[in-house]
Amino acid sequence: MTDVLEHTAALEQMVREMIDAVADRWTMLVLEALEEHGEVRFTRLAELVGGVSQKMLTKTLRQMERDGLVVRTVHPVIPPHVEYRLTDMGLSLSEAFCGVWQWVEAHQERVQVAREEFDARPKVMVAAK
Amino acid sequence: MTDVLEHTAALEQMVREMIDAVADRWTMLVLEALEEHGEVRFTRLAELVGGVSQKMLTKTLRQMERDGLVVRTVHPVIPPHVEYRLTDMGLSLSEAFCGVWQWVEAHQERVQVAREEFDARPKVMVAAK
DNA sequence: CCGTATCCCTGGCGATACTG
DNA sequence: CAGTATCGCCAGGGATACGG
Repeated sequence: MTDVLEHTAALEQMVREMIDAVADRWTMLVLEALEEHGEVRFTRLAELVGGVSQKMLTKTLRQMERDGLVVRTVHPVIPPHVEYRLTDMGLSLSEAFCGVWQWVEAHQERVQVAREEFDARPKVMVAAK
Repeated sequence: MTDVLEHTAALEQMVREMIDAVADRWTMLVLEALEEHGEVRFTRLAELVGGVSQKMLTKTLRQMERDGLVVRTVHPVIPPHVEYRLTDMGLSLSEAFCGVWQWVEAHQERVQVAREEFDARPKVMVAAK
């Protein structure tokens, strides 16, 4: 019973970690780019993602590699040639995110409307009457 | 044609915004908590989410309200009584995230293994013969 | 109880320069 | 080309105190 509690606590902990790792902005975009383009080189990936600094792209890719989401293949030539691709696990995560991407596409207009309505709302001003 | 290009650019822009808003750590956890518990008061929500500061919870809820994901109901009594619940749109987003949650649960162990293997990997040390 | 306002500080991130 | 290393900023977010 304590085991069960500890297990769920550990799971909860792990879930938090995974959320932080995986719901990261750059991670999602890299996942998307790699799913769409297959095996891609570093610089090309930076173009595909767009607006990412070298530093953040490197950091993101290292983390994803560590988590088993991408494989990094180094061809020891000059100039260096490094390719990234999704693992099966990375691919499955990208598919899991598919629903979120679809949601965003399907609802972006409604969200925009909701924002405008919210911003146009009177600032409470309860004093009335 | 220019229209199409501009539209996709605007969409791309919106998608980035939505990703930033929606893939946020606290947003995901609030979404989860509200889906599971229905209509919930502020303090109770803080407990359910766990580890969130008042400031961040307020900020997250305001953003979600602005985006049309939650409705905020104020009962003007003393002491104040404020309840939050998902809108239909919020509920549909939470369902879209369902796949991600399932992925995390299903793969957390494999990720942990991947991390251990990665961390145990020799730090290149290419010099070896 | 449910916030808003203020202080404060860490660390995320970009920019730049350098290496294999 | 694909990184690592270093510097420096400033915004995110915690802690605290106060208000309706």
